[in-house]
Amino acid sequence: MAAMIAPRKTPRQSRAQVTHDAILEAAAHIIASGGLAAFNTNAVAERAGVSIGSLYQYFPNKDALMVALIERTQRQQLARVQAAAGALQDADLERTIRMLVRAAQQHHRDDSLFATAIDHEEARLPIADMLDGYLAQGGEALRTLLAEKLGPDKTVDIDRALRTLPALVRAVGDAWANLTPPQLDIAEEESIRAVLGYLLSEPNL
Amino acid sequence: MAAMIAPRKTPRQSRAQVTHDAILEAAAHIIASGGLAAFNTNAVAERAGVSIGSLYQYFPNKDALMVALIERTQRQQLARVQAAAGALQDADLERTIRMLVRAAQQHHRDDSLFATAIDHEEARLPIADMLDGYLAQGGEALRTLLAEKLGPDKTVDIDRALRTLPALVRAVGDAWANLTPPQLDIAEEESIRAVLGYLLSEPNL
DNA sequence: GTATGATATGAGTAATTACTCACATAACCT
DNA sequence: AGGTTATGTGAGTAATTACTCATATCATAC
Repeated sequence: MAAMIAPRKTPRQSRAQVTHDAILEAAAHIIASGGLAAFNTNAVAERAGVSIGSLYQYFPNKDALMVALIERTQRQQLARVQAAAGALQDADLERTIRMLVRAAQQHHRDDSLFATAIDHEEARLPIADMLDGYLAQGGEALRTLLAEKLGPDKTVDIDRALRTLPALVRAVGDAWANLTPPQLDIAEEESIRAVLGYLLSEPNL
Repeated sequence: MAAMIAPRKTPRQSRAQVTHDAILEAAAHIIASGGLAAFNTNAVAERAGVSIGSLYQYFPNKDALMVALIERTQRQQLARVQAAAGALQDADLERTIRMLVRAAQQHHRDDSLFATAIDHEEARLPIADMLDGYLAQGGEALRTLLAEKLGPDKTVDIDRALRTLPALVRAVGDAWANLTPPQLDIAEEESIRAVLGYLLSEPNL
């Protein structure tokens, strides 16, 4: 079933790096324009301008290519959130949440079809450890920030929030971005409302 | 691409109805146990105990079968929601939300693979109108309920809530239930906190 | 310069699978 | 009963596609 997923080899020469990058770029473009249905290895190789054999030099199978693409996307997402967090030292809670939600949903604005496809593949593939690693790194950037903005009389458990809220933001983003036409502004508003409501709710349960 | 999706013919004799139902039942079972990867028309026909030709008597192609399955699932879910709503006339808001959250997460846990697969296919197929129809019917069952529980000074747009909250509950439930070991109690608590926080949040944005 | 490993090629293979069609049987009519 | 329609059959076809491998070219170390 889920065969090997690790990369087959790492590029050592610069031309190999070019090939490797071109394959990932082609895969991203194909998924962005045609969805998962259009994503097959022959098409990726052709679009990348390399032979199918070259693709299999670097990725032992199709899922491994998908995993590499997911990892690249996670790195970009982490960088966006970290950058947003770094620029929010002096913002109030509302503005903080707004900026973070916007950063988190930026990939939907960039390309909704691609973002949704990646989300589904993340759920399908056995990569929970990798995803938890990126979640933890993102959490480190947010923990101090949230603790400061919420103050000492907070009612929320921040460790819980750091698992609940990313899932929440992603799902609400998906739900509104997958409409025709996509309602990205509503996605943002609804996410913000849900996050703030969650963070500030009274302990009445 | 997306060819015809309407049913090919409707069963007129009772034995035809039996065949028709057996095909849908087999498709559901195969997806529930093996996911979308195991879902192919030959396997469905074999499991249903009918010939592949019979399958294509009633469904012009694989997507049409998927659409019929989605519609059946939507009907079941709608009935469930309407029943739950009917039993909550005298409950307060917190209990109402708790019961609905519990029901939603229970259903998803009964058949996690199946629910995930159906979600994925709902997004892929051109059936937004059908889905909006069921969403609207389910919304009717909840709109009055929520309006009563929330009272006249509510700040939430119920139409938005009826799209945001199901996605939210499903995602938060998944995030905590898919850990090892699953944190089912936390999944429910966090979902309730998010929903109540969303519904009761001040209009401070 | 030449030996050695790294990189690239792409026709070909094997497996899967959606779907057809010529034919068979069962049910329904009058 | 005889005729007509509805239902059922399943071997076969055609298309797709993940992946291999024998071979060739390039880069680099010595």
